[in-house]
Amino acid sequence: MIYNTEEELLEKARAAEGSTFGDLDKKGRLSNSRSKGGLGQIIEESYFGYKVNSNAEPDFKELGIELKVTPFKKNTKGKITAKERLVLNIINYMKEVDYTFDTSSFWNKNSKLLLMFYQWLPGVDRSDFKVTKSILFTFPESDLQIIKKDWETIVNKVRDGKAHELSEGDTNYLGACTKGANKSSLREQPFSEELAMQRAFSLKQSYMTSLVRKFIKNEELVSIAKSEELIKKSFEEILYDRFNPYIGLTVREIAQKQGIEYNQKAKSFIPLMISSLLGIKGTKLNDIEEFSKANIQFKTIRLEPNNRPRESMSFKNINFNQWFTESWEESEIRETFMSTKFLFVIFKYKETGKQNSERELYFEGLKLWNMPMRTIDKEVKEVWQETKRLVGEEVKIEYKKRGNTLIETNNFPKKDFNGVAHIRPKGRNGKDKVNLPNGQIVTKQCFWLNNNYIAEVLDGNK
DNA sequence: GCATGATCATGC
DNA sequence: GCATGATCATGC
Repeated sequence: MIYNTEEELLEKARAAEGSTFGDLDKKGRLSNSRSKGGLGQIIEESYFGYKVNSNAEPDFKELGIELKVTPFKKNTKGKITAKERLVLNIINYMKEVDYTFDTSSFWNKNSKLLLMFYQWLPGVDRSDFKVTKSILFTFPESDLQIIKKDWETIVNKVRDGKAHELSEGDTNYLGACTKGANKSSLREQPFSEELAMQRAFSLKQSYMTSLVRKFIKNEELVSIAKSEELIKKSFEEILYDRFNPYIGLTVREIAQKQGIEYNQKAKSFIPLMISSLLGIKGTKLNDIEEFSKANIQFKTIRLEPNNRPRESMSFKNINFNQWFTESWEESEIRETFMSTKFLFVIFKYKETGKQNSERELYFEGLKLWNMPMRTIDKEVKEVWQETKRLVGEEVKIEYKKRGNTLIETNNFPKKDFNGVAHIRPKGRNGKDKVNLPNGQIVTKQCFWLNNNYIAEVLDGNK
């Protein structure tokens, strides 16, 4: 079947809305458990009737349209999110470096996408998943500007002979995700002897989430940069430009200039300050288009006069059962550091020896950062691995007197373990306990990035 | 001075 | 009620 116009193709795709994959699978691929193929292949072969291929051209090449079948799900709060990143074409490191964005393999194949969204449900047989929505998607101009920069970031890294150091967190919307069963999926690269993991261009999960929310729930985000501005500057430059005039001021002064109430204890102050300086006062940071699509999470850093944070940086509490059952490759912590870009909002105290509440806090600037792949797969993995080992075997828990209270000590990785991260308690009171896979009970624990490591990151060394 | 453990306060 | 960000307190 040849589709002569976009309308014809879209009509066919829309006719699938409401159908289950079982309904659409006329060749019985789903019922044959040995036939692996994804749901996308069933749609390609059985519904649109063309042979599955791995050509460089789009699936419907006369129309320049690439077909993608992609899942969404509901998160624990009941909101819909993309279930995964959208994996596009594999990057041929040897060839891609000779292209410009306009001649790139990414743009050649994926400039127009026919997206068919289906809802993934836990525990439900995949033949019962339903196609919810089919749309013809072209990139909005402002997204395209960011994606162009992303493509250049990826390709420049290959040009620098660093294909083996690529990481999804390097970029904003368009990522280079690993594609291949395991570490044996290695490929050659043009400017280094080192073999690199096979990777594919992909639209990040956070970007896909914005699409499902927009097209299925009609939810819109608030953007901070217009496409005309993005043609001249990168998103990062725009961000720094917005904040630079305030560097060196105290938070009190910034609050006054922006007409917002300064309350040291309010957890909402920093997000309010950020949205205010971005010109969209009061917008939740998760509703800022560029932050949400690129999965940018902010973290506050308070430096001491010696330019080192006194405190390490905490993340969410550890789910030990999850750590114990997951493999490293699929672990949540690895995924988090690979896919999250951090926006460090940096402040500094200029006095020492006083309580924080009595010290003036100065705005020092911003830093966008994502953890390098080598650190994720070495130091973070080491901490994860050692912790996993201990909670499976035995944690050495001791109770000691400190003043009048009994404190609980453990032998989880400490700050001197490898210089990057450590495990440390974080509870609300002495009763905040958690069960370990081995049956022991300990105070709730959290993953921390060492304050010294953060200081090195800020110095640009990591 | 710093590492480590404890716990407060806010906000959902 | 709980998770999280933030900060405090002790003792080596």
